[in-house]
Amino acid sequence: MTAMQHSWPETLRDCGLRVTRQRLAVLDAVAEHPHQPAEAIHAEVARRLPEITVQSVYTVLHDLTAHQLLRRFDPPGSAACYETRTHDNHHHAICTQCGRIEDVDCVHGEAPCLEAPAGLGMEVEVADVVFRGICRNCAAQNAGEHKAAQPV
Amino acid sequence: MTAMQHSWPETLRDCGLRVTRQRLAVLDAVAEHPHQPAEAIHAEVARRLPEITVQSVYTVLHDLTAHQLLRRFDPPGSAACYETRTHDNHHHAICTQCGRIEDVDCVHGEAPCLEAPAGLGMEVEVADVVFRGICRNCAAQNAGEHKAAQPV
DNA sequence: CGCAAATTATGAGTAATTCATAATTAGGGC
DNA sequence: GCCCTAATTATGAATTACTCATAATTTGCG
Repeated sequence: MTAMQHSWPETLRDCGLRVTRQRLAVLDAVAEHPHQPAEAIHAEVARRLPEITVQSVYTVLHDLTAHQLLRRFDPPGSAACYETRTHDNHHHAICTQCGRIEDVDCVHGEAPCLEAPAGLGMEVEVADVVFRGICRNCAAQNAGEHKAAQPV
Repeated sequence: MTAMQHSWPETLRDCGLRVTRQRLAVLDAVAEHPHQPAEAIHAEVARRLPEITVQSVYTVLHDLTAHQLLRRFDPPGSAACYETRTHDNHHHAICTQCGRIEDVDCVHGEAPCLEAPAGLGMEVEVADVVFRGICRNCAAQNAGEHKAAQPV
């Protein structure tokens, strides 16, 4: 779980990227709290690096995503979020009530994990799956609200 | 192909919605050109209904989507688009180069079409699949550009 | 240590969408 | 067919999530 395949500085240099405090802080923040949008990442990073701007966080996220150090995920209807699991073609489950995102391991492991249907006018490279439903927390809360009555 | 399961006015009324020119025009536009963003739908609708505003198109799209007369699809990285196929749990294929979207029939037909992995802290209701790749057009174009000059 | 290229900060700008409120319209009742 | 009220649409402003241009700073090689 807490395994570190490589140190961030090393990984950055391997991609031909310079090692900066900003990038390290963003990588740490995303690793520790995956599936957070840029604003939240900025808030977290700013606790260590108060001078960092949101725009820089956007730039860093963009660059690191382009170099596959981060993976970007666009939940339908809300801001993009980021994660450090980049090379395992995993999928996502979203709670339609609270928006919480969970990783879902891909059974195949390699992209594309689903066969593209024949006759499609497209050479399929990746298949992304998004599961949607109600998470345990929300389900429990909903059940509880049956007896309690709580106006928002 | 050109089968009309119901007339739009009837379908609207069945949902308890009023029949308005704006709604009919949006439904027709989306039916004829699926996977278009709100701006494009507005442009098309405005040819028949020049006084309609973009904001009204947004409102109409929102209401019709809420009542399942339309389905909204969020392509990662670009504007939401809409379609009239709402109850068949079909999926989508996106060309990563030109952005063109194609429908992909679901083999199962019913949601969820994929089994949720055991141990997931979520009651899965739907599984949406997005295939990404290069469409025939773009592939052909790319092949042609090999002989022509192509500096990045 | 110093320089050039890469990176970050600053500030403005944009696209897609939402919100509040006023004007209009659809459709049931008379 | 006409009225009335609730539903819908128009108008205009505001917001969110970014992107872009440019100036200041910093990294890492020599």
